Amino acid sequence: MILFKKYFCTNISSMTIAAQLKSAVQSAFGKLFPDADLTNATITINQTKAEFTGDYTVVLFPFVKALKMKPDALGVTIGDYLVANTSLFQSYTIVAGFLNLSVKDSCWTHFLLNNFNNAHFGEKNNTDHRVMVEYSSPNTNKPLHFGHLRNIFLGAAVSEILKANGNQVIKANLINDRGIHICKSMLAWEKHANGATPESSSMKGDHLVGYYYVKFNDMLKLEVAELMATGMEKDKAEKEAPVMHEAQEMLRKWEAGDEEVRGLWLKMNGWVYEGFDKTYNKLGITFDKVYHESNTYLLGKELVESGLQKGVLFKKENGSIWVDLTDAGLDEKLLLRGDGTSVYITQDLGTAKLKYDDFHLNQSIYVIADEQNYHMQVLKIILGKMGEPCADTIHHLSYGMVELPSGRMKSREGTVVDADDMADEMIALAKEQTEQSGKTEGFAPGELDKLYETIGLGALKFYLLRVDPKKKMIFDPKESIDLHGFTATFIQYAHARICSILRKEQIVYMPESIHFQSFTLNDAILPLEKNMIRHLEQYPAILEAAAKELNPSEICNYAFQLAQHFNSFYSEHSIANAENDEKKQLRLMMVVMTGAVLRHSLHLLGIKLPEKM
RNA sequence: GGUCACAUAGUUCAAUGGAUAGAAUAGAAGUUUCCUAAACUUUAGAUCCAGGUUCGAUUCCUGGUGCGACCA
Repeated sequence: MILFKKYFCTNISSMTIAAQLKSAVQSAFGKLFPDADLTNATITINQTKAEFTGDYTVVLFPFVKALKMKPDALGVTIGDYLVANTSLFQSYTIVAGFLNLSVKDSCWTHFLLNNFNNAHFGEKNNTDHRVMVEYSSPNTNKPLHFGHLRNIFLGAAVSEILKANGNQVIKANLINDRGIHICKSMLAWEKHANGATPESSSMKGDHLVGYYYVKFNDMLKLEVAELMATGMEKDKAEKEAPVMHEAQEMLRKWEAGDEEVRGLWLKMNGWVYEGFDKTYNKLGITFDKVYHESNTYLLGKELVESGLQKGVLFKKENGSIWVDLTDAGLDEKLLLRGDGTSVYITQDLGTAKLKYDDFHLNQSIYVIADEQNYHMQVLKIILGKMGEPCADTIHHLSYGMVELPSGRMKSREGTVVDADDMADEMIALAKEQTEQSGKTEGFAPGELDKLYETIGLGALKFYLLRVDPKKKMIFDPKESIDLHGFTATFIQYAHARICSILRKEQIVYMPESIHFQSFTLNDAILPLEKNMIRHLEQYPAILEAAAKELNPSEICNYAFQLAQHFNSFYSEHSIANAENDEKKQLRLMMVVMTGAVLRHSLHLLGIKLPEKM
């Protein structure tokens, strides 16, 4: 068994090499050209393209004009300075205005020795910055669908990414448990279910309630057709249909606290929550705080009243209350109807204030689809007008909707992809592929089921997180989700190989006992080794960028590329039978750290990594 | 009608204003006496159109086309 030693090196800072390079270039300019005005020139550091020699590249063009030097001459000046005045670089080349710097091998080995067994590599120290991330936010009239999954995985991943960057994160769910749509499923259940329960029908509670929501729409469709046959316009028929009146009556009773309606509401919502909990559990999703709109929907009214007092809002002749947003380039927006009933945004005003007061938030992130961009913009502006401090904390994490090749998912057309079905299908696919490739040896039956879940749900989460949240994405159910290529499976497989190597070398992850010993490598670091180490070195920067942009897809890209580098390296070089002991130790460190970073990054995405697959 | 997004290989996605626009998948051709071939290697294939700013534009600006969302 090989003992890893930790090298203690005081003159290598904890900054990444790219960051050290940047500040070194900055001071180089200061020393070499003290009189030049470089305020308009920014220093750009890139990883050197594979076809050129070097590790990191300084772009010289931005300084050429201000310094009145040719790019090549400037490159020599800066390059010489950096080699002479830092301990980072062994050489440089200049190609067409780009200064390509080669980092010393000793820097890479120092980096590995200092970090390879750090399970928290890339994380930042905790601060008291308090961030709430609201996600999922379902209605209790139907089960979760594929679109919700993007929302849920995004919210959970963003929460973890923010935590890793030192934020205090409160994961929140706001359940829309009241309103006319909830009454619709209640009404249909009352009329057609004959008292059916999840137990009696063997249906998951949310699915049962969702079934009656669809049923309501069927009833409505029939009645509308009848009314239209008498010559009524479609729009009017939809308002005048008897079931619609009944649903509205039910809502009035609910608001009046009618015992019977409230009882049915409690019963059916209870079924839905049981169903949601099963789904959340399976997906590994948790919340620190759950808000219910039935508790918060009245809060907004008080805010609106006080806004009226302050003169921020105005009342129309029919008694309705509005806000004038024309100065913000928008129009007037209704906040309270003439009959005193609230609209969507009224409750959101109240909830925003409640969240802020509950947790003294520095930031309040809403994970909501981009169809609500306008709504969220308005919400923030109104709170600002009212002088509510929570206004400044609100940030809408707007994501594109998941569409089918045929367009939007529509419940009326039955094209909605159900979340539970999707998860089950992915797990079944994982099972099928595992069995097909004959990789079921050496597992207990229970272990195999866990493995299928890890692979299937991992694939699902990765698939939804790998795209930039801002962009809408297209999902083709017919093609289903692949387990090859840019997938969680690819990364899981690389990790399983790493575990296998370490098992054979009898190495336990993350030994607690740390010794100090210098490490010298006589052989040069090979290109495929370099690719891995350099990529590992960039993890902290990626983690920071993902938090700044609230963009988990950056983590997906990073982890996939790391696994790619590992696989290429693995097929070309042996770890167990390395050329000599030093190489073996170097490669084991690389492999241990790669495993750790893969686990860390996929943990942020809520994806598990099997040790065998 | 108004506002806002988006448009990149056959397909799904990348690319703080920087080098010959990267991956994956589908296509073509290879790799297993050796740490897991769910892998690796090679190959072919794309910036919606027209202007502008810039040493340099997929990226920024203007106009157009297309698709979508929201608002009335």
